[in-house]
Formats: sequence, C-alpha cells, structure tokens
Amino acid sequence: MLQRTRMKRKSTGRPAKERILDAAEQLFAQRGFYGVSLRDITQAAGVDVALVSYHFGGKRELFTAVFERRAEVLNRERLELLEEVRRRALPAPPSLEAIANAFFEPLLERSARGGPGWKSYFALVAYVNNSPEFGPMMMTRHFDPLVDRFITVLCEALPGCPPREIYWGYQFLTGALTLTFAETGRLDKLSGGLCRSTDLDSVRERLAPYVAAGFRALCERALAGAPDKPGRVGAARRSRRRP
Amino acid sequence: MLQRTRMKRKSTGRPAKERILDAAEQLFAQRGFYGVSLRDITQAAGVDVALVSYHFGGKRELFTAVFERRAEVLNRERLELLEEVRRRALPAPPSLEAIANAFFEPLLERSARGGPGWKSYFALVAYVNNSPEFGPMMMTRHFDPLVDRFITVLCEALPGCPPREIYWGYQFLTGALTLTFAETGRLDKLSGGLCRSTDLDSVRERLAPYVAAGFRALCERALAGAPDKPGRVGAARRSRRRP
DNA sequence: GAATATATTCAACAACCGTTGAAACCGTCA
DNA sequence: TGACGGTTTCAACGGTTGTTGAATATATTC
Repeated sequence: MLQRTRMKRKSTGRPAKERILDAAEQLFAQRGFYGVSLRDITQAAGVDVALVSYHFGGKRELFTAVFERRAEVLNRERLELLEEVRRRALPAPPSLEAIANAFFEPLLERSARGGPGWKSYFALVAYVNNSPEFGPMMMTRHFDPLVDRFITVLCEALPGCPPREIYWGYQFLTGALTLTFAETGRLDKLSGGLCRSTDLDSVRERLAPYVAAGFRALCERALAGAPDKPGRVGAARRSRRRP
Repeated sequence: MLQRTRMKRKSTGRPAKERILDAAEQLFAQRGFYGVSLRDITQAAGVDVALVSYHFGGKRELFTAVFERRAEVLNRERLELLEEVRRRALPAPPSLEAIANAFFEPLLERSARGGPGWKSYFALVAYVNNSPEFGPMMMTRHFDPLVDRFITVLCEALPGCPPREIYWGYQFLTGALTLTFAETGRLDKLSGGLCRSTDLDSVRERLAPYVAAGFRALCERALAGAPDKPGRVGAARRSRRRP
C-alpha cells in the first residue's frame, strides 16, 4: 500500500530543542550568523531541519535564543559579585582591581571550567560585540543595565574623574576581554608558544592590574589639565593655562 | 539577424577592478565574508557578477585581495614611525607611550582622515582579527613581522620584564584597538552621547596612556614576586616572600 | 584597417538557502 | 480503545548562491 518507512528518531537523551541550541551555539561562534546554515546546525544536532522553524520560528530567532539563553544567569552572578565587593569595602569604595575582577571573573571562570558550551558562548558574544550589524542591538538589550551599574561603581572608585574617561576605559577593557574570548590562537603563534590564548588563568591574573592601571592613567591625564582639544602635541602644551 | 543589444558599460572613470575592491571592502566590513554575496558587491560597484571570477578568481580570493591591498603601505609606515621614535630616543629606549603611539597612530590617522575606504578597511581588519576562521591565518601572514618588531622594542623599553608579560599586554592593546575600529556605536548609546566611537581623536589621546600604564603594571606584577600559579587570592598573598 | 589581446556582458548551471504544509509518530488522558 | 495535542519526518517550494562558457565589446599592435 506504499507506506513510507520513516527514520527512527535519534532520541539521544537531551531534548531536541536544546540539542539545536547547543549545536547552533558552537557553529555560530565559529563562523558567525551567515557562515552557518540551518542544515549545518540540524545535522550537527542530529535533527531534522524543519524543527528550527517549529521550535524557534526561524534562523534569526534561533540566533537570539542562543544569545539569550545564558545571558541572564550570567548578569545576575556578575551583579551579585559586584555588590558583594562593594559591601566588603564599605565605607570606602572598592579598588579598581576588585571592580574589574567582578566584571570578568564570572566569565573567565565559566569559560575555563563551565564546559564547552560556555566556551562557545563567549566566543559568540565576542562575535556579536564586534559586529556592526548585531552588536549595538543585542549587546545593548541584554547587557546595558549591568554595564551601567559597573560604570557607576567605577565612578565612585575614581572620585573626581570625568565620567567620559570611565567610559573610554570601559571600552578598552571590554575590547581586550572580547579579543581574549574570541580565542583565535593568534597570541600562541605570535609568542612562539610562550603564551596560550586558552590559558584563561593567565588572563585572570593580568587583566585586572592592566585595566586598573589604565583607568588611573586616564583619570590622571584628565585631572592633570589635558585641554578639551589638544590638537597637536605642541599646541596642547602652549594653550594650557593661558595667563 | 537576432542580434542582442547589450548594456553599455558604466565606465565611471575608475577601472572596474578597483570599483569591485572598493565595494567589497565596504560590504565585507559591514557584514563579514558570508553576509555578502558577489551580487551585492558587483551591484554596488555597478559591474557584472562574472567580473569577480575574471579579475580575482573567486569570492575567497577577492576577500584576501581586499585585505592585502592596504596592508603593505600601512606596515611600511608603521615600521618607519617606530624606527624614527627609536632613533630620536637614543641612546635610551623610547617611552612606552611613544611605542604604543607609533603602533596605532598611522591607523587612527588614516581611519579619521584617509577617506571612507580606509575607515571600512579597519573595520574589516577588526572583523578578521576577531574571527576564529580568518584571524589566525590572515593576520599572521600580513602583520606578524611588524608585530614582532614592536614586541622587541617594547621589551627594550621594559628591561627585566618577562616577555610573556609583553605578549599579554600586546594582546590587550590590540583587543582595545580592534573594538574601537569595529565602530559598533555601542559606546555612544552606553554613555548617552558623552562619548562618540567615531571620535578617533579621543582614542588617540587616551589609548597610549592607558596601555602604557597597563604594561608597567604587568611588569611590576611580574617582578614583584607574583608566583607562577597564584591560585586563589588568599593563597597568593600567603605564599609570597616566605621567610 | 586587420589582427590580436584584454575586458565585459549575458545566460545558464548545479548546489544550496530558509521556510512551509501535510503526514506520521508519540505519550497521555478519558 | 480512541481521540487528542505536542513532536518529528519528509518532500517540496521559490529564491539565491558562486561559478562557468560563449558571445560581444573595447583597446592595442602591426
């Protein structure tokens, strides 16, 4: 009677929806949104293509679902750590090192010891953060409240420092962190094996002192009388403190 | 006799090969390698699709051609500036600020005042540098000799500093620079207009002090007896300077 | 001006893309 | 058992992808 025999379903324990998210997480992190097809993803997940439309609605929605899955738990943890650091230092503001550490320590910890999914996730965040197309919308939507809070605490820790300097310092910090999470392996080649970009413990030890010193330098530069528009080096010195 | 009438060619002065490179530069920078089709590019260039295969061989080769076009002139200029900075400081090594400045000043200058092509190009380099797929190969091939030279000079400027620290400091520096060139506009939103990510003069003034202070902090941390594996914070302090 | 080399156009190719609808499978509760 | 709702499979859709070959147009050379 011409009945078709269907493939038995894979049924590898984990529900299909999460298998899709896992596979998409890894592939999107490796090759970006456009570099991966739904068939790449569903094949890696051992699942039919149509399930993406069924469970998520479309490719775009799958992409944001992957991005959102781990964002909230992460933000909560980082915020709690920041407030704890703040409480411990009372009545003084916490050190810049402690603030910076609260910012990226939960990320480095999970990337190093949270399993391969987390590692892919941070590479994906690095991709999104650097993307002119996805970056502004997705990062802003999910991470801005947290970043605002960090900026506020940084301002308290650097009294008298113009907020503009804090924002630029944060920009440099997040850039350094982003490239680290991209884990392109370039540092390994460059250093001839002296540094391994997967060695997140090395990052953990160094990033906080690095950016803390950077913040202080920015603050000093601003307070020590850098004019609004220094132009060339000579002109800057000349126009300062006109008698 | 059924002769087909052909479209007259566009002939907008500039040769087709360079028009393709220009359009590809802008579009690849915006949406990455996979986010742009050859038809997007050739349509923006006002040129037939088949010309890509004819002039470059294929999409991949076009991508690398775009990347290579401005790399050499850039490297030469940066290297000359570095050697000039070095010469001027003799017999002492140049300051960290001067070295860092020589590293990114030619980039910022051309991005700000070199025309839209240059601006797109640096966004493209940011994309490549953060890409796990293209980054290691393309960056290494075109920029490693230059970076090696900069690392050497940095080591001279920080005598006694373990080279490992220099490499990590360079990693953070290039990460901050990369995110800046991506120009996602996120900093603008975050700061409520207080900072503009397109304001490369602000970057120029701040990046050198920031990273120079960071390098010094890394060096001090290494020399001040940071153990090889500090583990947790408490353990690190306890094991230092055992009597 | 004819011959030649280079450049560009056009049409088509097979492969792949995201998405869809209908059918089949599955466990659950009545 | 039978009906039912949530999942999954299958096949197909129209559109787009990178690439190719032949025909045509333009420039160069003798």
